[in-house]
Amino acid sequence: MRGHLTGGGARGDVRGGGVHHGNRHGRSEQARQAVLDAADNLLVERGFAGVTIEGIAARAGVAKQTIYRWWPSKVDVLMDAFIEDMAQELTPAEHGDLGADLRVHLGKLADFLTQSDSGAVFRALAGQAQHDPDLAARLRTDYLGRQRDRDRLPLLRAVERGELSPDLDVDAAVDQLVGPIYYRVLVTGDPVPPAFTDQLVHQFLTLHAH
Amino acid sequence: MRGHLTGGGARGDVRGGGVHHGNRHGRSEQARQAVLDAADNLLVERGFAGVTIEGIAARAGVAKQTIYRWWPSKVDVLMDAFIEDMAQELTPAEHGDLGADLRVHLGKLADFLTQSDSGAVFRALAGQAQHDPDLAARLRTDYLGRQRDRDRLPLLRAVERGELSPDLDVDAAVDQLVGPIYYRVLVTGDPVPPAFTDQLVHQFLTLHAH
Amino acid sequence: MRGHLTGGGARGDVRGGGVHHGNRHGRSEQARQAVLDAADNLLVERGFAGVTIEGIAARAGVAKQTIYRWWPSKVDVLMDAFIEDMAQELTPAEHGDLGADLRVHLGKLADFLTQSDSGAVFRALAGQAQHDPDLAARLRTDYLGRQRDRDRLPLLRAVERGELSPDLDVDAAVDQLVGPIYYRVLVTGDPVPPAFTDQLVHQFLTLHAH
Amino acid sequence: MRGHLTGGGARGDVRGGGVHHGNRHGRSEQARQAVLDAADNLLVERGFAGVTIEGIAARAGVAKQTIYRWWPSKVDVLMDAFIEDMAQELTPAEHGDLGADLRVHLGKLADFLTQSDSGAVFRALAGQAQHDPDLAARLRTDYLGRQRDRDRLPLLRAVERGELSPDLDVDAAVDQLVGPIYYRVLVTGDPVPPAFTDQLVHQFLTLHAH
DNA sequence: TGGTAAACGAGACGGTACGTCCCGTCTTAGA
DNA sequence: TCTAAGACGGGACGTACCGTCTCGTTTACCA
Repeated sequence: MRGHLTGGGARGDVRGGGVHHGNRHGRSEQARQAVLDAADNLLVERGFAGVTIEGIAARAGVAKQTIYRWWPSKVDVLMDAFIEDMAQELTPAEHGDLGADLRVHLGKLADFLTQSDSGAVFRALAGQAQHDPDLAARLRTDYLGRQRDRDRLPLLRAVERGELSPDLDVDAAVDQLVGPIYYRVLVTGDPVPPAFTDQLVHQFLTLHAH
Repeated sequence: MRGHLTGGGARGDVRGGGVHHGNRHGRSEQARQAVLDAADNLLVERGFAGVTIEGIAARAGVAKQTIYRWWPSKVDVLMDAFIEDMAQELTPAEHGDLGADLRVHLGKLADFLTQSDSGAVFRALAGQAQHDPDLAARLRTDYLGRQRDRDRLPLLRAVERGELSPDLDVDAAVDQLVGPIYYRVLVTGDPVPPAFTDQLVHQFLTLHAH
Repeated sequence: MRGHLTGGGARGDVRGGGVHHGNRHGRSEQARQAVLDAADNLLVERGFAGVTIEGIAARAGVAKQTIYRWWPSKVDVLMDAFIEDMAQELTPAEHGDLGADLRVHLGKLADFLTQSDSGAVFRALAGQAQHDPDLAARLRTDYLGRQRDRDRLPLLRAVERGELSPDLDVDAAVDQLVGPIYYRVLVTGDPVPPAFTDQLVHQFLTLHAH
Repeated sequence: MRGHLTGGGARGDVRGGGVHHGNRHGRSEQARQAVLDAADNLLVERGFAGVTIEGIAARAGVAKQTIYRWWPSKVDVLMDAFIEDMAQELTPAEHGDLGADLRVHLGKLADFLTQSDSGAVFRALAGQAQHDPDLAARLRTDYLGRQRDRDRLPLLRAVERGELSPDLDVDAAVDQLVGPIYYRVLVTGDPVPPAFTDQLVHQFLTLHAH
């Protein structure tokens, strides 16, 4: 799944096979993909400052104007690349057991943030968002909000199963579970091993599980 | 008021009183201060991207070379301005009671991060650090390390007083106490009211206090 | 008469009234006219550099491709507009008297070059022709050659009437009569009043008339 | 020595030998010369449209900003290059005989306009001046006015010697002598051989010499 | 009378050059 | 010896047009 920006495949569709080059009835999917790939690669290879519109255009074999036509700035390109890359949705699996659910989910989250290319893009975007309120808003809408929904899922299911009290402040619980992970990733730069996430889960269960 | 960080006149001294413009006897304190003020103001007024060496120089009435002579880059200027401004050291007071110590300290930390000008500078630097490993390292050395030391203080004192077990993993405890705060500040952008920090403390005490 | 590019009304004809939009049997006269008008207006309003294919297309309500389909470049559009506008052919009248013929003809030529809109287009084209040999060649073929033929007419008639010697170098004579006029128009920018052209005629007659 | 445009060697001077790179007390003569040379060469090699600020900068090994700092546009660069190149001032020699003076002078003028590199630059500038009133004005001030003064010199000397009447309209005479030459150069594109200029002189003498 | 082919509007595309901003380096004259 | 001033080579910015290329529609002719 990709391209909520494409305006719904309707526009970007290539009807009869055969690559098209863009016209009034739709943009070039080929160019779009080349731009996102180039941006991604540049970020990984050269860091955030190494991502420039000119560099993306050159590497993607695309005209600068084509980038400006569809994205307001380089962070928007990276944002799209990020959304695009987040194929694996980090949706928590269900094991019928809160402890297992949380341990697996937080471990995956930590890996995503610290090990994956997408995680690198996220860290760059989160950094930029500190001095770019618009990006901050969009990041929250397009990623963090959805991610938080996924983070809450194991807890809600446990409430339904009766493992957790219906009175639990779910939002606060999420803050306490994932907060320390993001803190290590964005602030201290310490690694986030399973031991760390498992301990978070352990203490959470100690406090809240029957 | 500023400049407890000047290194104790040693560097910036002006011997005979009277403003000087820099000479064989040392750098101009006047120029140094003007640069830091200008950087600070520009950050507040125009955001991180609005802070440029040329802009600082123009506003400070200083030559670019003077900036390059003393600071390697604009983030170093901001770093100095940040350290300079951090007058209140966020050193936790001692009330002889862990709960009180933690509640007051986390509340102050939250206020610092979300309300103060220095906090704004910190957020900008933390953002930049996501794509600037040198800055990240320096930020950890010059601020975060010291801040973490201060964050541990209440816990260490409680251990000494016997309020906490000597087996406590202090680092993990700090992560769980301040992590959610930084998470809100840097990631979700949610406010961090006393209710939030107080709850963090409450749950920590539930888990660890005798 | 207009439009050697139209290939003779044969192609462009719209038989039964009613606007058409072009089809396999002919181009749209409407579009052609809109393009020439737009080019003309843009030249007068914004100067040569202000005439762009995109600008013409936008103002004419025509697609760029329609322009490129029929004209190789913007100077060709202007060339057509120029030819189109040159309704009055500057054909010298015959008064049976060389002096009168020349005075009237040179006066008209001067007025055309300095006062008329067509003259402005000509000056622009002549300017461009200095760095565009193709345009220069075409300007000579389509305008200057014909104009020179007209310029020679009074002299040839005077030779026939016996007012001028059959040995006269007619080309050199034309150079000397119109050269100073174009010199003022294109080089010095001085006005070209009747007194100036009359003096040219007077001196020419002094030298060559019996 | 060159460069009346340098603002008088005062600014551009390099005092103690040793190339300098420009500073508050003067611009870089080295850069200035490289720009003018590059512009000149590009014009000759690739024509007027082939002269671009980027091209000049690249060939001269100079930053675009350095060009924009000192010249408003590419035609100003070419103008300077033209003035610079016009080392040979086309000042008419004095033979004590009007016929000889004029024949030699007009022959040199024709050669300059049709054969020399500077002549090519002049034609390009004259062309551009047709759609650039500012350039037209500057061309008249900095070149044509001075050239006309030189063109008048043989006539004024002949008046003093008594070869021509003091009542002669010198300006009109110049128009008639050089007008046909510029006409051929800028309008018809015909060559301007000595036979042509000699005939101009012959007819002028027939009319005006005692 | 319906198929079809040319011309049309629209506009996306890969490009080039524009003129501007800021970078970090350098050279100077004055205090 | 430090400063203010500012010219320099460089790189990226965002914009304007270039000339080419589909698209889907309109329209007149001919089968």
